[in-house]
Amino acid sequence: MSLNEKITIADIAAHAQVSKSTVSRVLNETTPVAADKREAVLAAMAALNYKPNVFAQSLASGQSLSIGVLTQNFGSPVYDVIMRGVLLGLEETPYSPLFADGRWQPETEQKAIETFLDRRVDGLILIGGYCPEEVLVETARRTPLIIVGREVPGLHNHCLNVDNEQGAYAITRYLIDLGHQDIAHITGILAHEDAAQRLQGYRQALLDVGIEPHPDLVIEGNFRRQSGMMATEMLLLRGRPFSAIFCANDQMAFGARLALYRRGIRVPDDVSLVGFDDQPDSAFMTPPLTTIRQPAEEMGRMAAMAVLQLIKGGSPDLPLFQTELVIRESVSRHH
Amino acid sequence: MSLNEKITIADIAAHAQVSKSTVSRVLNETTPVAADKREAVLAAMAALNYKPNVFAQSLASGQSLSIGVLTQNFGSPVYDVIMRGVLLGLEETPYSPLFADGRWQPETEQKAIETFLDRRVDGLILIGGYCPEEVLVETARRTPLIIVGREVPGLHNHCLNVDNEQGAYAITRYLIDLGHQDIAHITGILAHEDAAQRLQGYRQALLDVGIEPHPDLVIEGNFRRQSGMMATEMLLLRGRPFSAIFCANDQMAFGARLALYRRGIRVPDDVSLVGFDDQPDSAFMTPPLTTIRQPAEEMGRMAAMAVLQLIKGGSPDLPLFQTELVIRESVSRHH
DNA sequence: GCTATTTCTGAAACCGATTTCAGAAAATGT
DNA sequence: ACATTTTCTGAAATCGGTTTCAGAAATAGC
Repeated sequence: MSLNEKITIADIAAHAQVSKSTVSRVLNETTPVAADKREAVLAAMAALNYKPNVFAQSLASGQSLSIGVLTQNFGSPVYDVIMRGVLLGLEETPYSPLFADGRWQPETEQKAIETFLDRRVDGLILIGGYCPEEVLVETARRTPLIIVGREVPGLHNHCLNVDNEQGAYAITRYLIDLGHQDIAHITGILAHEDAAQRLQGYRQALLDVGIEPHPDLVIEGNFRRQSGMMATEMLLLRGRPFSAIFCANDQMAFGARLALYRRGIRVPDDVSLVGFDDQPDSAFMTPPLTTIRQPAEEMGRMAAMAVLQLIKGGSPDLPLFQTELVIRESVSRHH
Repeated sequence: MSLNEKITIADIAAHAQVSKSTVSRVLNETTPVAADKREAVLAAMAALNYKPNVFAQSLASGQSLSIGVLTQNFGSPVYDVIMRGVLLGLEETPYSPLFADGRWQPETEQKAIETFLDRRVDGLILIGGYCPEEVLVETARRTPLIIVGREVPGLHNHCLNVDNEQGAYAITRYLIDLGHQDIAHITGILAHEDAAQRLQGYRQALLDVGIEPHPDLVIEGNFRRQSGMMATEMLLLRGRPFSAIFCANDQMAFGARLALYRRGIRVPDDVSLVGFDDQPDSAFMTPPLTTIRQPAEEMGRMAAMAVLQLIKGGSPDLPLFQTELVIRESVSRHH
């Protein structure tokens, strides 16, 4: 567009016959400016194709107009959707997101947070993660902070969560209502609140109809496909019969699906299979996976709004998001 | 850590009994500094837990130490891996990536590029996209630019690609060698070079063994799961028999898989199915998908290195990346 | 031992904005 | 019509660094 990339506020001031201060004022609308000068400035900016230097702005104003967003894994189905939500939520605001990947390693996470702070982000959104709670509490003291998918004691009003227990309860109940009694559960990493809550929902659903959950039917996975596969094999090995498997996320359901396929066990004819998350490709499993949808994009959006509110000094209220049962074809009535 | 976040270079200077200039010099290693002063400065920085203000640095130096990375879709299996590669490639450098999502919309893309330029990124990595070629050429003139997954005329030495034709040729040939003669192909969006190249590889492989590609067996998809499903249904409707389907990417293969499942057509017993990309979940398709792997992470890494070289004034040479046939279980010998 | 280099160093200008402050101009009150 | 308030405006300081420039100190040359 222009070869000379060096148009500064001084050029505009000169061109419009006003002072730099005035230019700054029409730029930021901090103080009213007489209509004619205002027009002149606007015209000059348009004529010279002026773009303010973000660094000068940030240095002078102390604001960076950026929000740090820390995910745990680029390519994780659910987190990616949350990130997209954040992106969307920030779209019409002056703020831009800065993304980083914590790779589920506390050290990496903390380094990323430090980097964000060094870059003077105005706010921080953390999605999941293992970062120690003290660090989070400390960080929240220094910076507007929203945490998605974790529940940190003492930071309740900073945490945005989905009702995991309710979701797990609902899908377990759905299986029960279709006649299943022996329902296996492959959990996530139980150190994560969400995994623990899903396990709790599963147990409660069983208990509520008078079924005592059997320890042989519960096995801990790590949320990854591979672990779903191995857990299923382990389950089969243990020998305690079951007619359905509830995986704590869809990725593990994919793993379970493969293990069953390898053994020639049909889904849903021989074993019913359900997951949690409703990640984008779950509708394309063979058979399409019945699962629990979490409003991930909506949560990302909300996280963005919330962090902006925190920046403005408000204190957003963060609802517990509700899940939805998505019925597809991986479950059949128990016979 | 510290309540007083305002430690500046002046504080360090005072504490170490030197001038600001000297502090700056030990910080940037631009000019040698006497050992004793150097130590004093380092000690002061450590004692006061000094963090340079990135904005001041960028403003003064004219460098932002950031690289803009434009993907087309957070959550796209292949692009996400490329992004991770970029992240890794930048890891040990002073540069940080800024990510944006073009959503496959030229306007969004261009806006994102403008935003990057406003933020004075030192370099730009574009992954895929529809942005008009003139814009790209212009952008490359202004800023170090690397484009992954597109071949833009006039910007050959800025484009990082995989040998799509070779990959498509190899996997088609693999099918042929197993006795398949009637091989359907669901293409990507043919306006994309990569889709066109994959189609070309498919055709060439057939022609090389004396098979004339039949137009009824080629159908254009759009790289998405849904389109793989619809294309397969269309293929079935057309009535021309085939024993294998080659999808231009794995996502469409998932769609095709579902369409076949719905019709009760077995994979690979009745129809063999192959894809392209080897996205992370392809190993967990039922049956696991035979496909072509592209070294996506490696490409992201290389893109990062290359853009850094461009920034330094070098001109990196960008190899055409080679693909690899990944044999799994979705193909059987034709009988 | 004295000049010619080389190596370090600090003062001051600069990067491109924002913001304070005080004064000028305009609007208001009576 | 004159004092008082309210609105606008520009000069100058500031944000926190980097970089130029010229001089001081140290080293080398002969």
